[in-house]
Order: sequence, then structure tokens, then C-alpha cells
Amino acid sequence: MKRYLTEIIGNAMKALPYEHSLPLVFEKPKNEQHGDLTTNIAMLLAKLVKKNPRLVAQEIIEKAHIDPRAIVAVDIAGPGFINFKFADTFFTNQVSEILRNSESYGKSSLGGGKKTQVEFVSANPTGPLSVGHGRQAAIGDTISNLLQWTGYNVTREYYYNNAGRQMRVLAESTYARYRQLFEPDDPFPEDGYQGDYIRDIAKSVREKESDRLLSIPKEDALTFCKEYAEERLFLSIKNVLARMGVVHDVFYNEDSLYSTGKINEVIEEFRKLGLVYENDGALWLKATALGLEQDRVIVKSTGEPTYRLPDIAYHREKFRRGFDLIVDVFGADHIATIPDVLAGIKALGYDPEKVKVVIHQFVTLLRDGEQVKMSKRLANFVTLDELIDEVGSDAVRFFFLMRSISSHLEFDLNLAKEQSEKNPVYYLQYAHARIASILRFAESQGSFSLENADFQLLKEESEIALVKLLLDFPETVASAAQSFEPHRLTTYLREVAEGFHRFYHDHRVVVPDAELSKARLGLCLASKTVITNGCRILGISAPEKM
RNA sequence: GCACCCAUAGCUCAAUUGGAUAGAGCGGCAGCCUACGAAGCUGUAGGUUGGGGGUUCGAGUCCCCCUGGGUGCACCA
Repeated sequence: MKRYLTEIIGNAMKALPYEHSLPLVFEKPKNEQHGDLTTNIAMLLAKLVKKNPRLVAQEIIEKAHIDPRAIVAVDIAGPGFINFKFADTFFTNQVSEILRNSESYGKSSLGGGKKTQVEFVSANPTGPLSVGHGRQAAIGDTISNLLQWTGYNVTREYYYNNAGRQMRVLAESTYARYRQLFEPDDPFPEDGYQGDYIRDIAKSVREKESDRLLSIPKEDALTFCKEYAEERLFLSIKNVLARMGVVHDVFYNEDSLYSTGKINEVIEEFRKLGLVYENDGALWLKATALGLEQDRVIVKSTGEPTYRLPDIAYHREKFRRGFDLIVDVFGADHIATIPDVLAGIKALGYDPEKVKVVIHQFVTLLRDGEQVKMSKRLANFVTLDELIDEVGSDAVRFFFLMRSISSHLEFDLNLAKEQSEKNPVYYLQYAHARIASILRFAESQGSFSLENADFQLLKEESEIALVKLLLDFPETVASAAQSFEPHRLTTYLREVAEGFHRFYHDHRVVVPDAELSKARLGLCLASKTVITNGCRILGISAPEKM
């Protein structure tokens, strides 16, 4: 309908003697009393030609050829908005579209098949995933889903490093715990990982190897421990992600950037560009020449690169692999690394505009109204696994997606576990189960077909309101995808559930009038379609019964 | 000290990216089950959008200052 209005109003404006290049935009008013679509064009134009905006609006309307069957009211309101109200049948007629598109209702081709990579989680295998990683997993996976629904060709990627200092600490920690199984007084490294999971891994090493590691050179034992711990941890990471329905397509190892010479390649190019210099035995990137605050070390005096260098090399590979849109999902603690990477990429001749960095804030857990204290180094943090054990995967995903990415997320464990209307996940799923139940009931009263249903029979206020809401779905998916903000979808789906409950409360679905029954059953099925599709994008289940 | 994020109803959060009278949920109060699921619905109270300036037809949204919280600011990742 936007297209229809754009044409009509566009033509009307051409008929007026004003020169301009203003964008003609129609949007949905916040307040539905203001109609179905509104435009501010008269106000923009009035400013340009220095006339009263309401007068300009009047001129535009007079020139417009409006079909009264489709548009039942045109008003000038407030400071000069032009409001359009469409006929109810304009909306209700589209219910059959929803039913016809069914499981692809909401999909679009906005992305045009653009090759896209979404990188998320990317935790090194040094321990179990935390609650924070969980938020990132939910966000990254849902953004991927949203992009797929809007026609992007998406690769989900996990980037990790199993070679650096962290892994050395992991090896030493595991080895120390292993030794302690034989000699309880053996020392534990000062900066070692304290968590119990290290003890579990150590025990498993003993089961497998008995005391063999005590009699071989320490270096060999450490290598064994590192590889064994890494394997175990990665397995558990993949398992917990799978519990949330998250599966990465590619696991990209930082090490490969070294072995294939990609790291040195970047250094050489920076050298050619005159962007590096040596100082105190270290190699510095002239970040100030790229418009940044201060120069940064990219190769330490020990010869080891800092994280910046592989990050730049990795992002360059993303471009080389042909991705046109690169989405990086990071926690707020990684925010500082981004400008360096983007500047480096730009210096190498790639367009940093193609990189979209999604930064999410932290999660705090709330139990019985009290914040759950967590510390990474000490053993008292709640793992993602434990969280899923406690509240279930659906609640975990939904809660992580409920808030905007840039705001801190308070995760109320009691609420997430509660099986009542207070819990927004259940509210949504209940609506779905309720619809399923109605459809079962209707079926039990005799089979029906929606083939020739006449949706113009839907005339009641809560019917029309629900239809309009359902028709918003494709646009909601698109805007959530393009703004990389999954919470728009959770907010929207809650509204759909609410709209449905309201309709259900106001009107019986199965009524003596067979034609009206069919129309209402169609509305039920359309609502179910939207909720199902929405839940698929969010990665949560839509139960037939609960 | 510098940079980024946040501050909206008692609590947790929205607000179509600059639009009209700032909206939901929870909690409070008052109601609704004699046919399809009450895990539901209806009504009601609750606000100087942290404070102060500015930009303009119009600001919760953009710019500057201040206050208070979070996160970074390594030859750690």
C-alpha cells in the first residue's frame, strides 16, 4: 500500500508548481487514531517554499486521485501530517496471502543473496561457556536467521585461538591438577584456571593414561594436556551450543593465519605502506596516521604478535573469501579492539563499511531478587550449561533476545522458570498452543476447508486489529534484520500473542455460521503461522500442547 | 585522566531511527470462567524521559556541559 500511495501522492506533487527533491516517506503512525499510514511531506515542502504546511497538505490532497474503495479517509492533522485510512477489507483480504505463503510468510529477498558472514561466540577453548557467551550465541544465531529470512546467504563462523598464552595456562593448570591427583601437595600455578572443570579433565586424563604422564618429559606432558583439554572443552562448547540450537558452519583457527603466511603478508604490506616502525625491539602500527588516538604494538619484542595483527589478517581473509557483509558479534569488553582492526582493513584497501560490529552489553543473573555474583577466575560462575539445565533452552534464548543489544540484560532466574503468564516465553507459547487446540476442536466438529474462505467477514474491532498486526510481520522481520536488533521481533511477537488472546476472548471461533467460522479459523491459522515463523527465527519451540 | 555504552512509571524494559497525547509487562487496586485452553481477558492508579543549555515547525531520540553507573584505555585476548 506504500507503493500505491507513493505513486498517487508523487503524481499529485508533480502537478504542483514546487521544485524540490524531498523524499516521500510513508510510515505507520504510533497512534492508530491517526490512520494506517502518514506522511510528513507537506511539512518538509512547506519549509522549503515558506508556506503554511497545512495549506500545502491541502494542495497535495486536492491534486491526488484517490480511490475511495481502498482509502476511506484522508485527513490533515497536527502541524501538517497527511493521514490515510484504508478500508478494512484492504487488510482482511490479505489473510489468504498469509495462509498461502505459510511457512515462508515473512521471508523477503532484500539481501539479494549477498554473501554474509556472522562471527559470534568465538571463545577460546579454555573453559566452559559463560552466561555472557550465551547471550552472544542467541544474538548471533538469531541475527543469522533474520538475515537468512531476508535473503542473505549466511555463514556462521566461530574464530578461536588454540596457540597462545591462554592455552599454555590451560595446559599448565590441567597438568598441575593431574599431578595433584598423585601428590596432593603439588603446587598449582598462580594464574591458573581455578574452575572444577580442570579437575574433571585431569581425572579423565588419569583414567585414560594412568600415571604415564609423570614419567615423560614435562614439555610432552604439557602438550598432551593441552591437546586433551582442548578437545574435551571444544566438545563441551559445541554440545552446549547445540542445546541452544546453535550450529556454526565454520570453525576458523587463528593458527592457520600463521602457517599459511597470512600474518607476515600483512606486516609486509604495512611496511610497504610505511605504516609500521620499530621501537624498543617491537613493531608498531602507525595508527595515528590512520586517524586513531595512539600507535599500537603489533609484534612484541619477543617476536610474538599482539592480538591486533591476527585480527586484522583474519578480517582481511573474510574479505578475500568474498563476504560482502561481515557481521562481528562481540561483547562490550572487546570494544577497544575494533577501531584498530577497521583502520587496518581500510589501510589494506578494503571497505570498512562492509563490517557491521554488533556490541552487546553484559548479563547479570538475578535469583530471588538478588544479583548472583560471578567471577571468571574463581570457581563460582554460572555456566551456560547450568543455566540451560535450570530454565530450559527456550527461556534462555528468549530472555537473551528480549532486550535491546546495547542495554544490560537482567536475567531473572525465578521468572524464567515460572510457568505462568508472568513469563513472556510462556505467554507466547501459550497463545500458539491455544490456537492449536482450537484448530483441533474445530476438526473434531467436522472437517473444514479454508479454500474459499471469505475474510471480508472479519469486521470486529479485535479481528481487524489482529489482522493488521499479522500483516506487519514481514516488515518487522526486515527491520529487525537490517538494524541487527532481534528484540524487535520478541516485542512484536508478544503483541501478536496479546492481539490473539484479545480476539479469542471477544469472539467465538467456531460458530453456527459456517462461513464466519471459516474466516475466523483462517485468522487463527494465520496467527499460528506468524507465531510459528517468529519462533523459528528466534530459535524457540512453538508447542501444539503444553 | 581519555574513549565507548547506559540512565524513561515502584521494578524490568519499549518507543517505527527527528514526528502527533512517551507505551508494554511485572508488582498494586477493582472486576471476568454455564460451549473452542483462566498459562487467558477487562478496567484503574502510576512520568518534569537523571539535571541544565542548544539546534527546529517538532527532541526520549541530534550537539555541548554536569551528575551517577558499566566497559575499555598493555609489548594480555
